[in-house]
Amino acid sequence: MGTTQLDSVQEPKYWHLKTVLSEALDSEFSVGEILPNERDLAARFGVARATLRQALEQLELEGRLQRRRGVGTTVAPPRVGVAVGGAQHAWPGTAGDAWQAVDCVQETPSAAVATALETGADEPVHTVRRSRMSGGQRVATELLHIPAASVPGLTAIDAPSGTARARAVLRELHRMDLEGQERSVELGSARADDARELDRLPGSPVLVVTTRFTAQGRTAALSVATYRADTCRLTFGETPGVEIHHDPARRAS
Amino acid sequence: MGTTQLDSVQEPKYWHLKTVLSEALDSEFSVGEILPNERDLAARFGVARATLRQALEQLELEGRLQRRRGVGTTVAPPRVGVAVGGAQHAWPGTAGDAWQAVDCVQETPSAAVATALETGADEPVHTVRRSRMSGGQRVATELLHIPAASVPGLTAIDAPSGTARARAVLRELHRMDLEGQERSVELGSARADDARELDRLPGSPVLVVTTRFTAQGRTAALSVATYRADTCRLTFGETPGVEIHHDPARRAS
DNA sequence: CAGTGGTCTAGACCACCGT
DNA sequence: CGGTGGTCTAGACCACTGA
Repeated sequence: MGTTQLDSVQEPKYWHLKTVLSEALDSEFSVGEILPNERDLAARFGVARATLRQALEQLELEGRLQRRRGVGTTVAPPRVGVAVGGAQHAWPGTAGDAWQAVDCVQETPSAAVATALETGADEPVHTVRRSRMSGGQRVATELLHIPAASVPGLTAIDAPSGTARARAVLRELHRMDLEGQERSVELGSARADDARELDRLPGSPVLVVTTRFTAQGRTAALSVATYRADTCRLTFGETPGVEIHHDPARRAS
Repeated sequence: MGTTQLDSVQEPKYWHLKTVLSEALDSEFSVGEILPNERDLAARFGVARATLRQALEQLELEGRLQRRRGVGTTVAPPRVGVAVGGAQHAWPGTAGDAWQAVDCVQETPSAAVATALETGADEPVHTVRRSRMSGGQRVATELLHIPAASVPGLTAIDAPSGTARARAVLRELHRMDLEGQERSVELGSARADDARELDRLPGSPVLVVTTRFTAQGRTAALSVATYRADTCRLTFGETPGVEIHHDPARRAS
């Protein structure tokens, strides 16, 4: 007795812990500050380390914390809003579209890509790899699949490989008339290569943005972009976007 | 020597396990089928139950599995594409917008809502609660915050509370001229009430779609919609959307 | 090198579901 | 009621970082 609320409602420990930590982050820590290590924190709250970690994982998922092996746990800055271009009609690689071409390979598509591309499994596909920076940090990687039929003017001499090749492919793609694009967003977990590039561990939660570009009634290109879910807020439309995060400082004035 | 690849790269067990399970799901299981229980599976793979669970959690996050306490683990159907209306310009609650009003309360806004609404902390706000079904399943809940100034014609007599009240608020809102809307998507974890409504556990990963509606140069309404991240693929634009998921059957023909 | 977070184990108990 | 997934523990070892 004595507590303001009946506390036999069986709230899991890690959930309560998360709430307590969340409030502490609002009131007693500032962005970039490092927290005590997991063993100390667990001891301080009288729980096993695994239980504490469950709470930390949630907070990291919500973009409140950042953890790095060998370093420690720090308070994360608010999420960055990254524009994903809602209704804008432009080919990828148009001047100043925030993406940076990395390289390009020609390959036979995987089954999933071939299906989405509505092309035969035997038709070769150029795959351009790009990455996107924001606030000095890499926030997304992209695989841009372009069937050879979309870039008929491309010659092998243009550029054999590397970023020059990637730019040549994009330049050729721009010769087509873009008719429209469809876009979808879903939750995924980072593949090993994406994780490395995004400075995350494999399996980290990511937002996968899939865009299909159509021209001449066919699918001219397919973009699969992988954004860090912990640090990114995807915004649609031309504007920078709404900003509403967790609710700090609800303490009575 | 002997192996095609240097396998001392130290791949975590749960990661390898996830891959193995993923391939098994593609080849040996069909949608809706129930898997052996966690203790059996762990024993079969020679790992601790916690390790197996780490793999299952990932697969559930990716929408491949569905787990329910007291029941078991089943193979999930492919994610449903839910339209989030990319560039469409229409007020929430317009005929046939897939949402179903639940109830409505009038309250003083939280600090976060008041800020996003660009209104004083003292101005009352109507909060309409809605939910969205898809494929016979509830896939999203929404809190729609509408400052009293946006619905000046609303009378207390219209409907005191409940879904009738919610519809009255929406009807009044439609009298304004919608100028534009901004939208953003980010990863979150389900609050306790949302989780209950979405038939998930608290803290489950969700996609939070925040939309700001503007009219007469002000923010006329703010929608915060919470979608199940495991079962939903958000699509933008008028079309049903691209469908590209994991890459089954890459085994050599 | 010492300290951090990441992985893993082998148990235990609990909340929930259907029968 | 038995069986399921969810929570929790107290340890151990590993991979990585920075001094």
